[in-house]
Amino acid sequence: MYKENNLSKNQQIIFDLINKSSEPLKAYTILFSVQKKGIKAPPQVYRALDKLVETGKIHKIESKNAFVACRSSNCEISKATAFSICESCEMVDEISDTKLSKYLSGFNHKKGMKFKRFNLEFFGICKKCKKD
Amino acid sequence: MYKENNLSKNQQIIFDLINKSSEPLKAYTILFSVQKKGIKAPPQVYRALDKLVETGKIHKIESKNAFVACRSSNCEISKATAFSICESCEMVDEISDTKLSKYLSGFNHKKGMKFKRFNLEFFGICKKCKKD
DNA sequence: TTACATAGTGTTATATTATAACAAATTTAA
DNA sequence: TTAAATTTGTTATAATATAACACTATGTAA
Repeated sequence: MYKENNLSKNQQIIFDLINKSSEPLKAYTILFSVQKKGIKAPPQVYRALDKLVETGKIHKIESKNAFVACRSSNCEISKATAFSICESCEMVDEISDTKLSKYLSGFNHKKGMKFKRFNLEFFGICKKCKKD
Repeated sequence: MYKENNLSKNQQIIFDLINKSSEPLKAYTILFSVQKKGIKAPPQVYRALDKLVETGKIHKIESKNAFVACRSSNCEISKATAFSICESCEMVDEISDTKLSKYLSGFNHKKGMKFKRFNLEFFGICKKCKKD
């Protein structure tokens, strides 16, 4: 059963929910939504979320404690993530910009630390909200 | 009393603690540390933290829910922050790199959103930990 | 095929992080 | 000097996340 698409039952249920969503979902919102499917307790949700993050299927928006599906096809493992976040409507968009990604992946710390991962969150007001 | 340095009593106590610390401090660690100084409840800590973040005296490390003092002299308001984080020893260093800062401040989203703030967190193993 | 390791599930309880709401005191500015 | 804004103190509770344990399903290799 697992092999078909390499997600387990709970992982698939939770991934589908996040993937369909147009906005970041919080763990307890997810929990509430999947209770009819038999997922009843926080650890079941958090374990699935951890695995999905680990495999790059979803990303955590740290400033919001919420999760979005990965929209960047070449992002099997989340080692270079960037998002734009609207402070008015809360919309979150994954940024797939090769130049930005290359620039940051190649960034060298003055103190000699070698980075293997980064997460970048931009904040502003989105086009839609600006009109209103 | 407030005017001298524009921090209130609680804000000053909590800023001093964070400023002296060599590592990021969590809200409840702070609460425990300042109880002898009469700060007894979470809201007192969180209110001071909020204000200190707002004025750029400290920064929140989102991936750790912890706070560090601002080390970047020209950073009155935290609108462009970058940190390097060691995944082994948990050390956090603020990155003050003019080029990086300019590059990101000038970054334009394809979808036309104008950014007024960003936060970047790099992860890796620091020099010290690599030796061990 | 058995048996062993690895990954996933279900469950209860609890730890950790953060805010709501209200009354009182202090500071600032008109 | 009085009114507005900010800060404080306090109790209670909301929201986010993990520990620990018993059990089941799956993949692997003898």
